[in-house]
Amino acid sequence: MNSSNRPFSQVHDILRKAGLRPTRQRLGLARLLFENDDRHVTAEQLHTEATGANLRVSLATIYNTLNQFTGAGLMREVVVEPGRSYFDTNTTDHHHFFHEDTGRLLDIPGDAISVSKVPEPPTGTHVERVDIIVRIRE
Amino acid sequence: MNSSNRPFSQVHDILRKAGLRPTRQRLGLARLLFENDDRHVTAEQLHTEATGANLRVSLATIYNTLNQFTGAGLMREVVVEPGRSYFDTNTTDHHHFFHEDTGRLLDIPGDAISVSKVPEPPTGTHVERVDIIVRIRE
DNA sequence: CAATAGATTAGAATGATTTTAAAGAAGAAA
DNA sequence: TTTCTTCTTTAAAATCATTCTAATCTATTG
Repeated sequence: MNSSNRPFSQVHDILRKAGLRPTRQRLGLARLLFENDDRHVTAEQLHTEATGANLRVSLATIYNTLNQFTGAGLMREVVVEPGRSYFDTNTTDHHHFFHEDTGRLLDIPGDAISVSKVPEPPTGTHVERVDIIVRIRE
Repeated sequence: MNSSNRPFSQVHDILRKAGLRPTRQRLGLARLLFENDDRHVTAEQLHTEATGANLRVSLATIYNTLNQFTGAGLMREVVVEPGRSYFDTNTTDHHHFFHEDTGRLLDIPGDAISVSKVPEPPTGTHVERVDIIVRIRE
């Protein structure tokens, strides 16, 4: 039993647990995303990267996959500027630096920043998540 | 000297100070935006509102104007979801509740929430602004 | 292997925003 | 006021990211 019989068993497992069929495209994208830690990508970036890694995937599939991964809790969407979506492989409690000149996103560990006095949400609502973006420039 | 000789002198003043010619469109939009306090609008919403108030303005002008007002520091852009921009007439230090079901934005007074331990930005950069979005649901 | 449910794709469609180029209005000068 | 110049507005086209469509393909199950 050589390695080709258990290809990329870790990401394979991740997909199985998320209830997603381990297709060639999803396996390839999952490897790019989850075999390195803490990545921030746009759909376009991931598409370029996949193409460069000899993985043939359409942009539509990149979008489908990023949305499925996000829906399954494997990634988080970070909204920093209108008209572009970033997806983050770090799903633990943390926040972001956003470099306004370069468009780059950097993690701020959860314990390196925190909110005090989170106000009561309006009646009938509950807090889903608190997002902090620290906008930086040169 | 009746009021028609000094039409809307307050917004007229705001525009003059911002270095923007007080055109009919800009005066009308400024009245809608600044004569009521703390407003959150999208371009489309403002366009509908202007039209309803008998102000003939194209959507392109709404976009131009919102961007000029923001550039002049009269408004702030708040990014809460990819693909839609909100503009906020409150430029003082404060943060937001974002109702994910309705898309509505609510102010959180600056002193009702605050960050502790803002981390050092990467070398060569400085903090431009800290945005906190408290995402709520029903 | 065959059937089927789900996935991928190219290309069209959508929606928000920006650009273009032409016509219109404001400020300055005479 | 008249003219000149500069800035604005506009409709329409263009752009950009993203989603949809409908046809083709593939993973899974029997």
